[in-house]
Amino acid sequence: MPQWGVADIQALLTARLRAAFDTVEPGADPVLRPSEHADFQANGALALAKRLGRPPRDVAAEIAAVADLDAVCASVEVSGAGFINLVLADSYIAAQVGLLAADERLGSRTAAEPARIVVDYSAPNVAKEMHVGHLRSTVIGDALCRVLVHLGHDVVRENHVGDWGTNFGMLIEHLLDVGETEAVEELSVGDLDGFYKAARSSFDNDEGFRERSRRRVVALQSGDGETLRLWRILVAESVGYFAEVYAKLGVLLNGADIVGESTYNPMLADVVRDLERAGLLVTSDGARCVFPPGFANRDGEPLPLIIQKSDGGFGYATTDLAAIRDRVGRIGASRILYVVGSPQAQHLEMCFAVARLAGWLPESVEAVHVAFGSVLGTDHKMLKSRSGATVKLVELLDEAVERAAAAAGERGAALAPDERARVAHALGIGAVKYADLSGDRTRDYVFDWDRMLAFDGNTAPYLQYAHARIRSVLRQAGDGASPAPVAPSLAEPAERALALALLGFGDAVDAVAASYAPNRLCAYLFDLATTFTSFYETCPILRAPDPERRHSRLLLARVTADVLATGLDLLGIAAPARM
RNA sequence: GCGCUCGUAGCUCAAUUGGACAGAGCAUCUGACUACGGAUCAGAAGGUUGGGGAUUCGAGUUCCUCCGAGCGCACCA
Repeated sequence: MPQWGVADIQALLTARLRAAFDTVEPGADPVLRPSEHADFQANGALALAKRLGRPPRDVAAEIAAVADLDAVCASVEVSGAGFINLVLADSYIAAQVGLLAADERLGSRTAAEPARIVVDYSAPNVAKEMHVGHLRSTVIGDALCRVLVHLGHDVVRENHVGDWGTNFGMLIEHLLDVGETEAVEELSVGDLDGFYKAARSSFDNDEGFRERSRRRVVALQSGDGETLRLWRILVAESVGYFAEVYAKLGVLLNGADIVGESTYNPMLADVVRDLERAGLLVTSDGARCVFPPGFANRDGEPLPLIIQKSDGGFGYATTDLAAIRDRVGRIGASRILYVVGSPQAQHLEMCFAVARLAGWLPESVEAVHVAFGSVLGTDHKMLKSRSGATVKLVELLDEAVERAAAAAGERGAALAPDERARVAHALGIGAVKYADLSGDRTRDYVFDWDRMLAFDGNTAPYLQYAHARIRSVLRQAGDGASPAPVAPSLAEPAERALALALLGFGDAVDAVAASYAPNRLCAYLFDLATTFTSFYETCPILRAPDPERRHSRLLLARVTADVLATGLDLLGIAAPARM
């Protein structure tokens, strides 16, 4: 444990307690947890006592007596059934906060073993509107990328854009029918849905169109030059449109991250060939399939992953397998995250299973489905617009900004118009993102404008407001805006509570990375903000009783603002200094 | 039918992965204002964690079984 820098307090306490446990039974786990009854509690004595056939409180007392915690804890007591309650010494907390204040990382650690991690997220489709499903993938994936990068991992973002497949026959023919310039015009203003639906309609109602589309698919797949040129027009227009949405959303994704399905086209034949050689390929009803063990269809028969359709074409499973090979082989990923909706769970499991069978996904490489639930309307059904159509993502984002501007009302009247606009954008987009990130991602969540834009409760605007208010105090403090790091005074309970909360930032960031759960950071930030406002009510900062305390409280305020801003940034949410 | 996910306060969500009396926020009710930004704070009330059973010192969490919801189940991605 280095003497400089902020300590990993949980790790430190665990190590000290482990040594004490070893005197009773070597190898026993202290099971340290934050506690409502003290600062931390160790539950390990209960399990140990059970194993030893001794009274739990006796075992706990024996451990507490020998634990080397004098420098860190003010009290170590046995409580309840046999819990060991730890209360940190104020002097220790103060010293740690002093170190935290001087630490650029605010106490967040770097990963012990940095890894190359591919994160597959967003994945919109060419010539198709982005909707709320893409919102979730984009927002969650982006937050995870930011956190993993912060922890020192080598993150490779990949946007698996749907830019290939049988649909493109129909889309290209529709492009020709409309006329190139007219089509570009339509797509460049973002009317992807109108374009797609018109193509679909022709396909469904016009036999001649249908036949042209089929021939066009063949031409596309065989690399016909003119067809490819037309295809590129569709891709370019759509990608330009995606970039606008990403800019509006404020995510890291850019053109360099786009690795569309078409990228893997040249690799598909190899996938078939190598599966064939490995003896995994079976022909069933004319289609070439792999039957990974453990999957059954509705009749209880083995469920195939279709590698090559009976018409010779490839489906998305083949592309996904090629992508796995590419990510492991060329990129050298040791972990691949798929930020994809829960309904795809079985498909991804099957792809992973086949890739393992084929040896393309070695045991050393982890493939994780970072699944998420659906976005529901207040009626608890899949979110739809008034007309019953899917909600366009851009319209949703624009509405968020408009509503935020309306909610801000006259409060931002002192700000210049362009700054007001930036604040409304930060509030609106932040609210949408935070609503998406603050719950358990695996569950469906209800999309409710009033709730997410409220300045009360666990929302982005509440956190952004708390941050802006602190910055305001710091500005008024003049040169106290960046107080020199010292060990703060913790005489008031609210000061101590705030200091302790600040020391939890590193754990919160680690928790996000450990289970790909951004809501853990949201919960931490909300708790920090409420702890701060309690402090703010009871402890005057600018009018503190003496200069030392004024300095100390300014420091606590400054560090709180920094943690809030850094935490929100890791979630991809802006924290304006004034609003 | 099989599989996956889920069911927590009136509403929206937590619960550090098996730990103490299940926590917040809305909404409701009580208090506190010339306020370092009230876009606030303090407090009250609100629960048989869908029902039942099992495992153990200890279960919202694990297992079984019902009830209910959503999604998936071979040539769309």
